[in-house]
Amino acid sequence: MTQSITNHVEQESQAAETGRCPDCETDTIVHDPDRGERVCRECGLVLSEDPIDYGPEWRAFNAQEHKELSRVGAPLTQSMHDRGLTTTIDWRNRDANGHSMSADKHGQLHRLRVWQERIRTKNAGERNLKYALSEIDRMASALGVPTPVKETASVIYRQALEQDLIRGRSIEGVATSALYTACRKEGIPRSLEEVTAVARVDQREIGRTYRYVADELDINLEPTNPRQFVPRFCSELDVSKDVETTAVEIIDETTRQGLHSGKSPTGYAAAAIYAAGLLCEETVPQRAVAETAQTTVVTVRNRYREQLEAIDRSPAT
DNA sequence: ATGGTTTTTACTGCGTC
DNA sequence: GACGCGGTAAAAACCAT
Repeated sequence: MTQSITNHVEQESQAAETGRCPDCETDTIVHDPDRGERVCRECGLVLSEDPIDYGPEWRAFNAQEHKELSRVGAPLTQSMHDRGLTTTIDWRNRDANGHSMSADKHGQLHRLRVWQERIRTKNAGERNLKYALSEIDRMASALGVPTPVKETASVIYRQALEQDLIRGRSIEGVATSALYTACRKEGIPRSLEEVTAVARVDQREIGRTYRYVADELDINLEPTNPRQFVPRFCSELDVSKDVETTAVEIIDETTRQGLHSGKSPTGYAAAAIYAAGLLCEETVPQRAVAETAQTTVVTVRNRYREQLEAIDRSPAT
């Protein structure tokens, strides 16, 4: 047990030096100093988060600058309904010096806490937002997407709320489609099916709401590139690195010819992985790729035949 | 609402282990 | 016989008009 943990940590620290993702094995680690995270752009694996910054917040060269730059308070976050800005009253019945208090002070503090919470979430809009953001948080965790996606989803939801797009639609529906949009926007796509699996509303509503919100907020996203699914599917299928790179090559080459337009990206990615398996002489059953991509063997067959024809390479015999 | 395209469902035949 | 693969037809889903 201890051994496996140690290995895992070693693996991660090694990745920190090379910039290589230990999960999907691509050189796509990006560092986001604002969020204090290192994330793989391909598969969304978070390698490290919230490191402690031991240095000064900013460099200041004289007293004046120091005064201007210093500040207090927690960093802002979009994923709390008040951006983490309001006062929170500690639940411990201790004073600033850590001493316990008298009984009537206890009661006073309790009442303060209750009212603070009431004020914090005083109107319907804020309760609405609070609920939506907790839903986004829950689903994002279930999908295993990194914090930046959560923040983006929160921003989208706020915009939708501001423009009064929620009216007549369910909070869950809008929250879910915000998350779906955020995943695509951040280049860590999750299929509508995958999002639906962790959502409390059905796929039709998510799709419908997504289109509506994206349209109203002028969010114009390119159709998802199938190659973005490859690393994740490959690691789920446990295929060799060769197959993965070949699959990406197939996708790049065939999409350049425009073969992918109008086709479902997940099915397309699945087919490319299967085709890559043939070319690398590594057996990857159609059934397996279809299942992980949440599509059918028929779709895999149709796509992969087109792809192989397009790149004009038949499987090695 | 309608028509065109894609995906899914369901069924079948073939070869291999 | 189970399994993987291929093909097909019809139904369902999707999208633009």
